[in-house]
Amino acid sequence: MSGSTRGKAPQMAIRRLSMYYRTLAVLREQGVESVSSEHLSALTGSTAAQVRRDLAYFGNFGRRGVGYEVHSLHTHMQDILGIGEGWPMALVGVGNLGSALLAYDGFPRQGFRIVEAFDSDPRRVGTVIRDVVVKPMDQIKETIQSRQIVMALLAVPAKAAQAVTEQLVAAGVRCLLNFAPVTLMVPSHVHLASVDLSIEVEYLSYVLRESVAEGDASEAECSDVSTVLSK
Amino acid sequence: MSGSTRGKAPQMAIRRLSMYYRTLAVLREQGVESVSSEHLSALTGSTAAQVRRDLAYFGNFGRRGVGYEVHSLHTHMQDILGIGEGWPMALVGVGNLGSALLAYDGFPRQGFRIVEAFDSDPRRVGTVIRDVVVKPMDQIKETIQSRQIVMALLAVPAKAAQAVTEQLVAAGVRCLLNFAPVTLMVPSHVHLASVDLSIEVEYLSYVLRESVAEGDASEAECSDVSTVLSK
DNA sequence: ATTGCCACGTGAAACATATCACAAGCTCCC
DNA sequence: GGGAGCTTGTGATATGTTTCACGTGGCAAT
Repeated sequence: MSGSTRGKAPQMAIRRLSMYYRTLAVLREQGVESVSSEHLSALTGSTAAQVRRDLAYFGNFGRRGVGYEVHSLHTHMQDILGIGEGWPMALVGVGNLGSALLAYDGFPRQGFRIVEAFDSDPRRVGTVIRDVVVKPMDQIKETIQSRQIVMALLAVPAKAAQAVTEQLVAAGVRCLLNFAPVTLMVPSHVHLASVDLSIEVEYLSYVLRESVAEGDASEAECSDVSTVLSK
Repeated sequence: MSGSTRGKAPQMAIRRLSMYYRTLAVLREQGVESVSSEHLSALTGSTAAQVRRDLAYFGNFGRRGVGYEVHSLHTHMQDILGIGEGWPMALVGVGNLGSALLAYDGFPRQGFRIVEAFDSDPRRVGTVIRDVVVKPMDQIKETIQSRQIVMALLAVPAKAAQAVTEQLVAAGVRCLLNFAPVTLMVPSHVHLASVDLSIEVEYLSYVLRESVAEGDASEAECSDVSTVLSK
């Protein structure tokens, strides 16, 4: 019902929703009951207009003259983002990074859990980390299909990434979060996001170099808050 | 000399440069001497026009009718991105993630090295990981100033992140790569990039939910390659 | 009731980015 | 030397996103 600006939300808007969601959780814990777009923007490094626009992509959650009701908005964000579906995740690659991902408590706290882990190294297979038994690669397909896993985290070396991706896709995975520094090719029905440390560091290296070169003293037109999300 | 489209390059263009840089390294190893925008775009999941535009922000590196000389372009990318400056980095927070970052061989391979590490946990202080001695937090300022460190990686719990950020900024750090799931506030002369696992997973959760809801079978308008960099 | 104030929701304008399409330049070959 | 064929670099165009500015609805107090 209602109007609600029903254009598709920009990808960045969705990422910002995550930030709003997280911030709302904090406000809720603090016992805050109402929040304005102005307030929320200050907490997330966005602008008030942007907060209103982002939220308006999905519905009319606020009350004019008042603001947004924290608890209700938090619940709405949760529904929109699909948190609470409790998608089970698989991890491939239990090296340093993979182990850190298994131990990362941000996932369970947000309702996501790594329920299966795989590695090609026989020395790691069979080990247990955080209640998850590391299985060999050749059990990927069977396990993922029988447990209906649709999301996978890829923490394998760059050279193995594409081959493993194809295994995962063949097993029926629909979403991939890739940590290997390569460009993965996936069929169009599979969704892909990448966390690429080299890119981030090189980006910083670039802006650093640039800001050192051009007027080190005077320049004040830098990033203000979260370079990644704004603009 | 020359024209070279001298508008400022979009932030995303710079991130794509990193991908080109990496891809060129592979081509160079393979002994490939020349590459076209078409070829490079296929390898990075971009488009030929975009590759040309991205490169044109920084100079005229190609030769018409021929393409780009791999070795020379690779070197140019390296200069532009400031790789080879060999910026030394500091790491704060040597938990699971921090340890993985210390061990991550992508950094040294790209010319970045973590040369100092800090942690607030007395049990970790003094331990040595990959030739780096973990120091206590109260040595941050002194160490960073004396070693002239300008880049720092932040792998501390969310609650501590803002306070540590302020210590690092006070110590003279100019660039921060934040892994904590919070919005950090930094002065405008400090550059910030964030790697936020919750955001990535929640984004995937959103698109998954969306694609499951809207015509699970027919839809073919999804992400193709690297959702993060394209568009 | 009426008045004053507040904050959302949103059309329209401004801005940023990506794509298109082609002229210009290079190489090879006749 | 000139033409064919290729690929860059770049105006112009299209698309997408953010910002602005204001109408609308809601609350509180008089």
